[in-house]
Amino acid sequence: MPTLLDVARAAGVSTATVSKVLSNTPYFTEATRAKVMQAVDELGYVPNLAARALSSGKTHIIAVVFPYVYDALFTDPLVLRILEGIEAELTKRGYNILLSTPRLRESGPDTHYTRLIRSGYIEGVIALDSVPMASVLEIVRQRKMPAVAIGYHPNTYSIRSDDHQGGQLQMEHIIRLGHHKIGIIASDESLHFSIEHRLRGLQHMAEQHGLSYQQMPRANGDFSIDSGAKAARQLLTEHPDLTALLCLNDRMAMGAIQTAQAMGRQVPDDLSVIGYDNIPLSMASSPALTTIDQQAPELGRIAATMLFEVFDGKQPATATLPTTLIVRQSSSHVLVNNY
Amino acid sequence: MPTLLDVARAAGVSTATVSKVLSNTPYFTEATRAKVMQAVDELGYVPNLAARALSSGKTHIIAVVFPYVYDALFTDPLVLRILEGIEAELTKRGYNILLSTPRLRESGPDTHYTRLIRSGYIEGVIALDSVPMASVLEIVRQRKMPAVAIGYHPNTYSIRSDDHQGGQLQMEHIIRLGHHKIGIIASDESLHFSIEHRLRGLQHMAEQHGLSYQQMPRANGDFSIDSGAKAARQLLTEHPDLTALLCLNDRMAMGAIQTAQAMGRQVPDDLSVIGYDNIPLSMASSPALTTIDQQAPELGRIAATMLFEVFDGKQPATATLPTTLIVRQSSSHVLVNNY
DNA sequence: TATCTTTAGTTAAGCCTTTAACTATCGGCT
DNA sequence: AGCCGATAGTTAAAGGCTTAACTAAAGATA
Repeated sequence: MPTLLDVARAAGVSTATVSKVLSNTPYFTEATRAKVMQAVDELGYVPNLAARALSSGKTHIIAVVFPYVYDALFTDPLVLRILEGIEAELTKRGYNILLSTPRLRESGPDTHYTRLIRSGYIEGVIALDSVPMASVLEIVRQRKMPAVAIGYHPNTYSIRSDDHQGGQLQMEHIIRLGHHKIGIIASDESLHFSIEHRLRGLQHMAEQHGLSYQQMPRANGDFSIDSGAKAARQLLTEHPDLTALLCLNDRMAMGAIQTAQAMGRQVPDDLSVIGYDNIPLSMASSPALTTIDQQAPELGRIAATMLFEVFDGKQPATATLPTTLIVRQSSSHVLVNNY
Repeated sequence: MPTLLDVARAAGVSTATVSKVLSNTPYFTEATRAKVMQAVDELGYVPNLAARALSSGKTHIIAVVFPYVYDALFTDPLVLRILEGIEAELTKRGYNILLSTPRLRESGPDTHYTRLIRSGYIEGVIALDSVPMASVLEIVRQRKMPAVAIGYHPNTYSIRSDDHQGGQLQMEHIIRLGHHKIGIIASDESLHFSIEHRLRGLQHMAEQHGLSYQQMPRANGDFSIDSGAKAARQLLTEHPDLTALLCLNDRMAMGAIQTAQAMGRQVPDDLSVIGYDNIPLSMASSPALTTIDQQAPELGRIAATMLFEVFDGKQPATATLPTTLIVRQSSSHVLVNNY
């Protein structure tokens, strides 16, 4: 592999000149620039990133941190969509993605992760940070590294989807359809800030329409299909009069639909089911799932953009993306004879 | 951040000693080891990876390369499952994942990717390499970097799922159920080696049972749900007598089911649909999808294992993982009145 | 003409770790 | 006593890049 020195020799200049020309420093004649560039092309020179990192601290590597929660990480299509947005923006700017998936414990993230952060390899961090018990960004903050959280981290630049509004949209939609016997499939809100906000959104809208959120039966899952199925079975068994299930993610909703059908309920005729996330496959379930879109790729893209603003010394304001209701076939007006 | 020198001073030894103690070189007294380790702990020393990379070439970073094909990459849950397997193994060994998603052109992968490979940052490569037109591993091979392909690359260590067998399993299953009016939803086999092998598997098994593969109607999609839906509409319109659809991935199968239902066909009573991949959500479609499991996480895990064998100077043999048929509710015996 | 600026480029130090080559000590052996 | 091998640790170079500080020449100004 040719080095800066090789290029410098070939072009008949010093290494400093080559380095500066390559980083577009002013004060060079066109002639010198051309000489250098030609040498670079001829030798096929590519800068050694390790050397550059050591010397300048610029590694062009961003850690994208998706903590393990419930092991659901690699099973959640939403993660992939967020990653898509991040990738698009980072690649556009010539940055690389180092994917980190720390395991969380009460004592904090695992040491593999903390070592990575402190290794000098990472120029910035984008993290999914919505787990109250253990923040992956705490150590990043201590080191004063540029970072953006996707979620509800209080002390960092952050972006999030408007979970409260999303919850409201779910509830509003189902109430408009005439339902009032409504079950909720969620997860433990103490494990996930987003869930907490969505639930508050549900509550807010319910009470605004004179329904008691407290009395709505609820079962918790762990975001998986199976857990949604189980939760639905429990709710429909204990409360056979339910006409609607609001699920806080699509996979649980799909599990719920399956269970409902297995229990002899027609969806949406006997039971409306609403999901949350608008994962790509939600349109392919039968019936296609009514759900809340939270612009996952956009969330990632903007997080990346914000990180570059931080690089530039700016202080990007916390952003909140609106959600939208996607009406498909899994929800419909409550049947008259249910009244 | 403390450096080696700081640790050396604190322990009262040379930097060489610290470095060697940390990498477990022999010839040191317990006393020295202890002194060094204590200094490391007290200072919270973490080695600077950039410096280590520059000095020794060991970066502990593996590029995981998922080329963009059809833009389907970030929409394909299977990708995530493979990544899961890779991540598990790499993390276990203290390695990091640099996620690279090159765009392919006829001239080869984009320059951002080629620069990354030649940057000195990467210690090894694991790549999804199943696109005949442009191999992402060619440049890696030229540089003689350790690499493992997941797919059909001829010149590199590689692992793959037994696509031929998977095709056979699909066809065998549907024939056993009494079907002989069978449609195929695939994609352009010239764009994907796996598809080619699956189709050959279908053909092989069909002919073994005296059916003409050539006469089976076929439509191509691009792996997306929509394209599966379109393909199904086309096939069912042009060939209303079809009783089964073999789809070469789950998403197209789910699209096909939806279309079939919209066209008034009951699945599986009027039409059996079989998928391929066994993505997590295939169990949640209605009806749950009969499909072929290709052990995606295992594929990733073994690829990583093989890469470490290459690091150790071994020459791992090409591996082929068997597939299994997962029978769910989207396939059933052909109805008698269809004969 | 002498002085100051701007432009154009060079020199050399520094980033932190690894590792080849070297020194020094000590017990064991002839 | 003299030599050897094993043990324990040190010195210093190397790895490739960036950048502060410096030089030199050309142009502008008084």
